[in-house]
Amino acid sequence: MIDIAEALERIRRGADEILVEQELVDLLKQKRPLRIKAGFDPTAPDIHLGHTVLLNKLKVFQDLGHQVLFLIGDFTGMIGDPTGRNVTRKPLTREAVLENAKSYQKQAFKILDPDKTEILFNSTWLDQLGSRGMIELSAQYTVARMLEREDFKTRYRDGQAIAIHEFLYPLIQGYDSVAMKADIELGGTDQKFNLLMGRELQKQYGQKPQVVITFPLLEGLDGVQKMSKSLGNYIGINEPPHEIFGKIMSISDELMWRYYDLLSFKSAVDIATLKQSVVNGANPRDIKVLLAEEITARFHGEQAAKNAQEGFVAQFQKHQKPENMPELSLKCDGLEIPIANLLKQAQLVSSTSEAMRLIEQGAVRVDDVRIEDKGKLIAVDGQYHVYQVGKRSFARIKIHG
RNA sequence: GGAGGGGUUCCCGAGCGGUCAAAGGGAGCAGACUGUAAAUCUGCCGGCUCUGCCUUCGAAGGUUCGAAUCCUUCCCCCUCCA
Repeated sequence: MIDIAEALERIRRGADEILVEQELVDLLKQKRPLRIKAGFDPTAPDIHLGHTVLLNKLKVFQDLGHQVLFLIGDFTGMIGDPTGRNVTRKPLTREAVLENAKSYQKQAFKILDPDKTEILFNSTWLDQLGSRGMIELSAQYTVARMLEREDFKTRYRDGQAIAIHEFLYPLIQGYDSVAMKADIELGGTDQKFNLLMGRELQKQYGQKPQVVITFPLLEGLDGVQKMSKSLGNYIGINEPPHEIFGKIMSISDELMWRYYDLLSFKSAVDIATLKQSVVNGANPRDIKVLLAEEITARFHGEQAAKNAQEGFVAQFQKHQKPENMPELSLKCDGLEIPIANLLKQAQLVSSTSEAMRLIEQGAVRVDDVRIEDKGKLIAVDGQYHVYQVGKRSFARIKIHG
């Protein structure tokens, strides 16, 4: 095991808060594998870069010789974490939760070392808890203190619904720490209340309170809201290389530095050097390419990242058509078909109305020729033609009788 | 249990008998500009066999030539009192 100062340094990088830092030092001094808890709500089957901030840090702990407790909140998933929501979540079915959990776990091992990871399901102990246990647990905390949590407070003040079971969520998450005997728990800054609940309850149940380490939430592609699948502003780690690469290239320069800080494995010094080079006149685009390559390579390897970069340059800087575009052949009964219907059948647009709007706006091209007439009929000639909608959607389509 | 307020298109939110597919904002999409940047500007933003037609304003009925707007019942949410 490496010395404590260095370990601390690696843990601290990118973290928002460590509560309490001295306790962390004390734990590290014990020179034993610590139990590092991180909980995941199995609502989203796709792990995205936002999740990887935490996963990468868990990997750091593993590299330092500690044991990661990967908690899948299959029980809590049925409640739905109210954190950050302004409305009550719909509960998931048990089947859906389990299905999601499986895929979650598979993806997490792209980053984590399976040998140093223990997968746990909180239904294991929560199903055992029973009504009596649940009431005892609820008795540990008060409504007033529960309303200290910002989102509860806001919803209460604004007259929005808070279901009673939502109050149980933080309690249960805290109880997980008790059941797991966690030494340290990691989570996003939005989880701070819930994480601290773990400390509170561990004390109540006669355990040493866990150290809480929070991490900033990664903003999504819009640069404003946190990255999440439901907002559609995410980059999934399972996405194809050119998607990951392209999405990173589309973020703003400002957001790029945020991504560097939270996602890159480059040292703080190297990142500072890059920033300085931009100040000195380097094109931020080139710095963004480095980031896009690093992240793409992390999930798909060096070669794929290189290909993605070349494809990107060809398509968007040299305006060539992408090499791999979907190819399909559609059947049509008549001799011709209105272009709007064709685009809809090819799923390049979601409705014929949308197709017509896009045509009016000059977004549709066939074999590089812009279509002006929204009622244009396409001949059924059995030949492949390249259809383009906007800058990104391409398809090679053949229509036969 | 009582009194009151409210449910509108992806989200927030206006409309309160015809001129409403429904103001405004956000998100999204397209075009221009570009570094597929961001910002900005412009346009679009329910569906269709698209100068017209169809479906939509919590649900179901009703009044009316005509309803998101009025009435009835039901469902859901919130506030205050108990």
